[in-house]
Amino acid sequence: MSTIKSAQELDFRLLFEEHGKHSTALALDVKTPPSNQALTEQLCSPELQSHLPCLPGTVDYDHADGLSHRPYCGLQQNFRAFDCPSIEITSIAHNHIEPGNDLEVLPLGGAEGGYPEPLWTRDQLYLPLDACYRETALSPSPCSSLSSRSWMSDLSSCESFSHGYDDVEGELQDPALLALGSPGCRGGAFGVELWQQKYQHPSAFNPVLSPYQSPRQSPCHSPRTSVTEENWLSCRPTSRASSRPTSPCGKRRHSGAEPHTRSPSPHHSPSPTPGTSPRGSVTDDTWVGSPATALGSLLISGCQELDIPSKTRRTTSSHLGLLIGQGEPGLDTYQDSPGEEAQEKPNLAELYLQVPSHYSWNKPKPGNAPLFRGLLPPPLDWPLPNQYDLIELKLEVQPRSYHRAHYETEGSRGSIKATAGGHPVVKVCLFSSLFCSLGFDSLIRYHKHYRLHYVEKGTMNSPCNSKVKRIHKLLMIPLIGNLCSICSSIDCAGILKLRNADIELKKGETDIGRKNTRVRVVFRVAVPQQDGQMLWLQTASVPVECSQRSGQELPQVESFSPTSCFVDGGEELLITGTNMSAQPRVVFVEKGPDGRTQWEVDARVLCDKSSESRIMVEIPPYVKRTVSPVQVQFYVSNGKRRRSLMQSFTYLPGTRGSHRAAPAVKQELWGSEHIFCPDPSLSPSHDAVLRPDAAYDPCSVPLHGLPSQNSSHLHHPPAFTLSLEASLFPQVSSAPCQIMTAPPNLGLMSVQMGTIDAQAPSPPIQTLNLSPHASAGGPPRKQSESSKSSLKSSLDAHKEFLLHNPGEELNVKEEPEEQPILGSLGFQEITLDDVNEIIDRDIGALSSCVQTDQHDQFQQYNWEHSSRTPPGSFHGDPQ
DNA sequence: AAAGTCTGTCCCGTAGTAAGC
DNA sequence: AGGCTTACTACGGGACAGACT
Repeated sequence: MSTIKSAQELDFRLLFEEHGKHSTALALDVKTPPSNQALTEQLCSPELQSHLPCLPGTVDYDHADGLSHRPYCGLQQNFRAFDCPSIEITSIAHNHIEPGNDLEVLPLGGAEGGYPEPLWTRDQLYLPLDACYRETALSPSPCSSLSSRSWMSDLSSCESFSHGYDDVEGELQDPALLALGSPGCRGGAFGVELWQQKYQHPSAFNPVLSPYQSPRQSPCHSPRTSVTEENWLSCRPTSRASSRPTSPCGKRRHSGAEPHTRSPSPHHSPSPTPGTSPRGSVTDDTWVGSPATALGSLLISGCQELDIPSKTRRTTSSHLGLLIGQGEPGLDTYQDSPGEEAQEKPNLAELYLQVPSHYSWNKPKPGNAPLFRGLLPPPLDWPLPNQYDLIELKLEVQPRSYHRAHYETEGSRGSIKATAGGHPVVKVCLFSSLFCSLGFDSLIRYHKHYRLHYVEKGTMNSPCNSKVKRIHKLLMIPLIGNLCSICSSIDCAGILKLRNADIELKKGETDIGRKNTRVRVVFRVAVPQQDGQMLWLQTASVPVECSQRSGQELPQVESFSPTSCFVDGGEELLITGTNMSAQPRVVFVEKGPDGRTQWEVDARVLCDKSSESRIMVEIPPYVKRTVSPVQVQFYVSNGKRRRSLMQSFTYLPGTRGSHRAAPAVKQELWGSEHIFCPDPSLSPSHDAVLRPDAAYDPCSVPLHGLPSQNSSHLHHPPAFTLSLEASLFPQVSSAPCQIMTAPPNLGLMSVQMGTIDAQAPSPPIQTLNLSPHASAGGPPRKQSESSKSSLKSSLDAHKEFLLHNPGEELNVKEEPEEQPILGSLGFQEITLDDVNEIIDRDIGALSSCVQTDQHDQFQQYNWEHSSRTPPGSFHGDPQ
């Protein structure tokens, strides 16, 4: 079992994750960890919370600057690699992140405490701070709106030092870039100063204090006193700003507002750039061609060599950088955003050096525990469980299934909302930093066409999320709270849509943006361990439809009840949601292992009981006789090829009246929400399935894993938990299970029992290495109070069922040997329906994998779906 | 080639905030 | 110091023209 680092160290870890990469050196003594209680008090202290992110008075600017140059020169021996930006920059891009248990640790000096001289490997290129890094990179992309560059607003907080990267490597390298004096950093001390100013006294932060211009001089003339994207950008030296076309200011303007910036044609970019892109945004020939950037000419030449159709010009030179990078995926992802311009140094060679050439999404995935040496975050597409040992990350409140993304040329459309108002809520039992990013539907990898966007708003007054770090596509949200659990309302995350042409232009790019409009929000949490490793947990949200039209027109199933019935059907199924047409169709389907439809039937819609927001149908009888529960799916169609996401429905063996619904263990993973929950006892879907009569509360939320502390089933007998765990994860049954008793102050953790012996080199718990996409799915729901309250009883029923039917839960659905993978599909032919099917199939297959008790298959699935690299290779070099 | 669909962009109203009076 | 006005923004919904299927 991995032990949790002492509270104080956690505290400081938090600080350093948040600040160390900002070249801030915190003179804190963490050698004497206080008690948990003390720490909790500390953390709960408003004073501390208000100062944690910045630690006024603790910053040593000299050292900060030093950090910028010397990645391992932490003042404190306790500073670890994660605190040192440089470490991260070398890590991610080259996939040298290794599971800490059985892989050789790369010479990352700070990983084990102390900061010896870094041993740079070929893949770990330490780039000293150099003024050249701050040249053109500082200038924002002329095509990227302020929205898309909103992360740059955080330059003021120095967190935007990371603006130079957009994709996984970049995100992961953020701290490194910071340390490297990335363009945004502009020399550690200054960046730190700004950052400190803003976060020490956010409300009082006055960018005028900076040596640069006042935000009031921003081209956008923001009235805000706080440093926003606009005013921060305006703070750049004019020399740099002039090197590139002026940003169009991005935001939509009212009529007459700055008419000079309005393009004569509605399709002309509001940007004042001389470009005449038919789509309006600054194009390569207007942007990349800027003589002010040495890289620009390089990019131009590269563009010319590749004979890029002018029609599909990209908005940023970074894309050209991709092309120059021979289309290597790693490079691709690395330079995926305007922000990557920060890394487009005048020296192309340096660009090559900085950007790993072999990074790829298609890399092996680890099958080990989510423990990593050092503090380097694993790649986003690295399969991670949402819980490990006593720690769990869960999305307590799912985002709304529809959030219209904004384009670069638009202003922000706000942050992602929750269905019932508010914002998604992420809960972790231990705190550290929280990464938030976008995934590609059920496949957790960066979405090429969407990007997280930091929404700076005044509503972030939660003590847990009052500080937000945006690292391009990543939002890094410090979590502050007690050790029991931390809820953070994610009200700072918007979604930015990148132009399809920009993405599709990339060499080797296979993802098409057309009709590819769904994303998942992926959350990660890093929990420092006592042994210096970092435990990374990850979970994902339900799919979020980002397109305007689809989001408005697609039927959205918010809830339905019941979630199961007997095979003879006949019961009434109430489906509630939105965009239900007057004459909807509800189609039940059963898909085979190959994803093909094996059974499909229209349910009879009871029109007299249906309305625009609800549909009552008569559940059709299942076509086949079965002795075990059968998982099928249904969707709602309102015609015009508009249909909802697949909803899982379970046919129970038997007929109505013959016997009462028997709980079916295997169905947990087939829950209507497609959510894989490591512990079935903690899954609301489990409850739903076990209780066919349980009405779905539209406000219910699919919990990813553990219920809240308020749940009534927090303390089940360990034996029961073991039983459940064995049923769900028989692959761990071969290893000794250990009942973990959580510390009294870790209420949330106490429900997580049945973990494995941490001494095991390859903890059986690793079988929980759910692909992150397994932990999310289905429509957004909230767990109703009734559901919560009934969960215990249903679990008891489950327990009883297990006791009387020990073999039942092992009766799992046949596992498809090979799941169709998205990458193998013809994207050019993909339709929205296809996407739906893919999603459904993907999730379903995952659940099936888990149920099959065949770890190999599950791993195979993971690899096929995320890396398509043969299993077993994860022990080797992920490259 | 035509029709429908989708994408990217713009328009506009509302609410909120800060500065100025 | 507090209230009012003004100016500006973010946010959100709608719509359009061109591209695409």
